[in-house]
Amino acid sequence: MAKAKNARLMTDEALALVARRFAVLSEPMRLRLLHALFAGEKPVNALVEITQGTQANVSRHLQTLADAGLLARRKEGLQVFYSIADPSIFPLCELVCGSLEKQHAQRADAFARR
Amino acid sequence: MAKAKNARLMTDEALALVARRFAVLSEPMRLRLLHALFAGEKPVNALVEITQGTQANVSRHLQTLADAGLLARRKEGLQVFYSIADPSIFPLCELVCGSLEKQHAQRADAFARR
DNA sequence: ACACTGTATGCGTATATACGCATATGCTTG
DNA sequence: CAAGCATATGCGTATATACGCATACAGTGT
Repeated sequence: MAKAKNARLMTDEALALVARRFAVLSEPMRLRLLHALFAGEKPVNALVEITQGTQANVSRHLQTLADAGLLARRKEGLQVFYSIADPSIFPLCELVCGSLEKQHAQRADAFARR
Repeated sequence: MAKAKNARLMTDEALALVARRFAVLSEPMRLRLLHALFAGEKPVNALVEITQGTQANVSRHLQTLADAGLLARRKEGLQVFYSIADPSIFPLCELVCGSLEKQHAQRADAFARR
């Protein structure tokens, strides 16, 4: 474990990597793809159907996700199967969803003030 | 707890909100600001100094973070103090950093193959 | 009221990137 | 090797947004 524990100084490079990871997750279409893959490995054509996107666009987003190390690629004949490669995605999404739900609840309360 | 547990169908609106949350975290300067605030509440001028950014730019990024509900604002005389308002940021960053470290380690291994 | 300090904002520019369209590449089968 | 299907890529355009500069706004002290 190199310099892991020490979260003190964040180098510009490390900061850029973290920012990049978040940027990859900042597109609805890519979130849709990840969500579809939560259920398990799927070929591109299935993802195109599920997400209702164009084949070209889906392919590009899948590349982006794979480049980021979030997805794994497996070729089988004509098809290419993608699957979640980075399990940290699950708790990550749960955290964000939970935070947003709480935010929403608080806003609702602010109006419901009796 | 409303419809929390059921992560099944993600509406376009929910997806957009999650994407937005990630987008807010996808700028190095904003991550720098969050990181600086991990130690506790700070006024804008302190953050300008720490991050070495221009006052205008820092102010704008702080607004973005506050708008997203991640930061809280507190005015005291001339100064405005910002602080972390959403504690989910901490585990979120830890998750991403941990994932990236693991990725880095794996890449290193791929080369060090004996 | 004036000057001064800390913070926010309007505007222009540069850069990134999502998407659509057409086309290329790769693999399989006749 | 020709045809056909699944996937990837080149290119142009539209949109978003980060940044710098100047300036506005707000609160404090003289």
